[in-house]
Amino acid sequence: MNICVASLCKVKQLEKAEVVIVDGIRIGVQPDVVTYNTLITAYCRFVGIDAGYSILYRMKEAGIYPDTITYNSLIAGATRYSMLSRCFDLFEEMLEMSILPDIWSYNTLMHCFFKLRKPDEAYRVFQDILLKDISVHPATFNILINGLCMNGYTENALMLFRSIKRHGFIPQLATYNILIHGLCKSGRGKTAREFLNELVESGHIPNAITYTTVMKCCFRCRQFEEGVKIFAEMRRRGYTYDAFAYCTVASMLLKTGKMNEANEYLGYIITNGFDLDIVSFNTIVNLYCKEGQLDNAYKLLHEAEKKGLESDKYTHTIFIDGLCRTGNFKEAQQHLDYMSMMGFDSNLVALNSFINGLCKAGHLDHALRMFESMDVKDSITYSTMVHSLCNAKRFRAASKLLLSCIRGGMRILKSDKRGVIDGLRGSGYSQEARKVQSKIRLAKILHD
DNA sequence: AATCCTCGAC
Repeated sequence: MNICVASLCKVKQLEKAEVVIVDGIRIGVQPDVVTYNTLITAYCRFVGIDAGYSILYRMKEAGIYPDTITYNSLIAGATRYSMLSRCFDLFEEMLEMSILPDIWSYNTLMHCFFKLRKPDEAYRVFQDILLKDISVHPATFNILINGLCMNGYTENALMLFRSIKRHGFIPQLATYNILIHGLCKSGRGKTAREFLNELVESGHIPNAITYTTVMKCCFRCRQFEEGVKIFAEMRRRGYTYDAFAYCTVASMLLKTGKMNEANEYLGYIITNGFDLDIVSFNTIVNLYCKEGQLDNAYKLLHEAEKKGLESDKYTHTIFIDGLCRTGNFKEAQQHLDYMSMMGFDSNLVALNSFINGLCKAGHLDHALRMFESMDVKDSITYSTMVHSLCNAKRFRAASKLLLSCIRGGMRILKSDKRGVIDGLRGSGYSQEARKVQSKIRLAKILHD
């Protein structure tokens, strides 16, 4: 029965799994702790954390005691939905019931901290693991390296990798993939390549994830031919069994304005009959939005929703960008409101898109109001605003923003700096131009 | 446990 339930749960057939359990009970086979643990994992994953809890009550009612794996499944569920306090509660509950947390309980908790951008706390969990003398699993290092990279501590991740290797740890393929991904993301393509060589030299065979990661790295560094070559090799080796690699190529084509080619790749995705996830849908929706076909974009969104997929912050950002490009600010605002209501972790990119759309349509003051209301801004926010103000010959306002951008330690394009200085000088504010220039120099010295 | 998706300008 357990094997049957497990395989049904794996493919999301929860109702059928329940039928199997009922049938089992009818012929006298009672579900045990393994059955319930399998169910909890699946319900947390496919339905929600509360559905997982309700299975916990069901098992308690049936007189089955939860074990470490029961709690690990629930902790993993809480991590999936970024519910840190739930993770803690479950940990406490475990200890109260004298169920000992194992390395996986700690791994998951660490993962949760990293996910919520609390690397210090995550590292404390790791130290706790060492202190408690629990034997470490290779996944512990993978989670650590990944978490450090994703939180901007690539250098520390590298040091950790080297140090554990010196201590005899043999990196897995996944460890290399994680490190290569982190290095690419922080713009260190060269070091990433060195690790790709090391991966092969140490006897690992690169998998689809390695290829996709390296391909994206090529695109990032504008080595388009090299990237497309990797894609061709993936096809040759049969590594294009899902839509992931196609999405990487299609997005690059979209970003570089090659609409027809992007269309071609997305056509493959559709005709190949891949089981599309929300990311693939977002990629296609983005193409429609960029082409101004908002109707088709919405049609696709509904299709995704019919499949039970939930739109994420990327989906709404793509729509906001597309709507602003067609001048439909009202509907774009509705998406923005929805994003805040849903409490997505950040809508910075969406706001940048909105501001850009307003500027392009000539609504500079509306854009400025939105700019002022933002509590988090990045270099793109400043770039967009400074550039647009210069275009409108509002150089003094542009210089004010440029200075606060520099004060915030953010980089801005050389051409934008030039635009402000030349503009100020050309409209008779040479003293202010000099002031801006010296501030830029000062910032450069401080930065280096 | 890890890969795929969003914004400015050049």
